[in-house]
Amino acid sequence: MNPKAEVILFPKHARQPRQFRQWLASILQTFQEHLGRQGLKLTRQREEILRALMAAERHLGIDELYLSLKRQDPSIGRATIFRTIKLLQECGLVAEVGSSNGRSKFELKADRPHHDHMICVECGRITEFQSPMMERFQDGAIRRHGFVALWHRHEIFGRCRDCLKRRPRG
Amino acid sequence: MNPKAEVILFPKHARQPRQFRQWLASILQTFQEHLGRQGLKLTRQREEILRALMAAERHLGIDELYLSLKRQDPSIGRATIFRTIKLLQECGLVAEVGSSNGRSKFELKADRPHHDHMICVECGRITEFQSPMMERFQDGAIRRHGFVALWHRHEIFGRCRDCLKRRPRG
DNA sequence: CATTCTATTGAGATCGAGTCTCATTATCAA
DNA sequence: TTGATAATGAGACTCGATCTCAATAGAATG
Ligand SMILES: [Mn+2]
Ligand SMILES: [Mn+2]
Ligand SMILES: [Zn+2]
Ligand SMILES: [Zn+2]
Repeated sequence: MNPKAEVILFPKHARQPRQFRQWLASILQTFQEHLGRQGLKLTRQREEILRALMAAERHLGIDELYLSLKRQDPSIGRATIFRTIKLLQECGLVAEVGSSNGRSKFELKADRPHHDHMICVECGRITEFQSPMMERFQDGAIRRHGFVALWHRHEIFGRCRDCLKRRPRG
Repeated sequence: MNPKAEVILFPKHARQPRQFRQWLASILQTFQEHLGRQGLKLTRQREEILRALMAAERHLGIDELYLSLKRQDPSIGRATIFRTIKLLQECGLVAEVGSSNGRSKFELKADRPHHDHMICVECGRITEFQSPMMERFQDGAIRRHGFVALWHRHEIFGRCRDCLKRRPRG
């Protein structure tokens, strides 16, 4: 089970330092506004975690984030990662992507189009996809039931193209 | 947070003893075939758990199932519930419905049409819905990506009609 | 800049759903 | 009935996630 993830929608411009700094500033401001609204503070650790998520080009698990951040800040604690991820989810800046095993992964949601995920149960690859028509009919169902949606989770589990090519029958 | 669940698709005929016995026999046969195929055995406990799921008119958590079964069989163990639920999922007879907190619920899938779920984050109510068009576009996306789907999880979290009526703004 | 009031942090304890171990018991085919 | 093998239940265990708490850091104020 190779934890590599295919990503088709992560912003390419984030690789260029100048644009990245600009992007970071704008996202940080959004975060800080949400924090301020609740009397919370922007700390070095919270900024580091947000920056790591923005620089990532794939979906990250808590432990990947922790180990990666620990290299440049050996004192950082796992509890802070959990706490900050939860804050970022409440802000709408980050979303959770469940995997078939119990370990969730996370992705930056800000400035990225809405999409859902196909998760390969064999190699763990996460394929992002968009289907505007699907979303439209989903919205119709929600309206028919008098429901007000806050978020949704639409994950398809199966075998990816490459795993099928490698071993046509599972 | 009231754990009551609105159910719109659970089979009504299951309430009539004669039809229920007939239905049980057919489902038990399916289960036994799957067990036999893997050299496993049909036990009293496995039958009790299956019967409880068939008689249920809502989505059940492990603990609800455990406490309910314990009344007529005080010796039954939690581990057996977990093991049997997993077997029934492998057989395709039972499906998991995730909730917003960490406790999954389960439902019988056999002889019921495919549907997805809206989950109220305020009262916990689970509303079942169907959208054939949504499924059709989902299948299109799956095919476009050369993926082979084994199962999917499509859950919409938000506020239900009744909670909205009670307190229009969250 | 120093002060002061809070919020935040990291280490480690704790929680809890789910899994595993193992001695005992049940299933089922012969 | 017997025997090979699978299943069970109690409780230990796993491990991701949360909580506790004493020490620290943010930021508002003057
Ligand atoms: Mn994604
Ligand atoms: Mn259902
Ligand atoms: Zn794969
Ligand atoms: Zn509700």
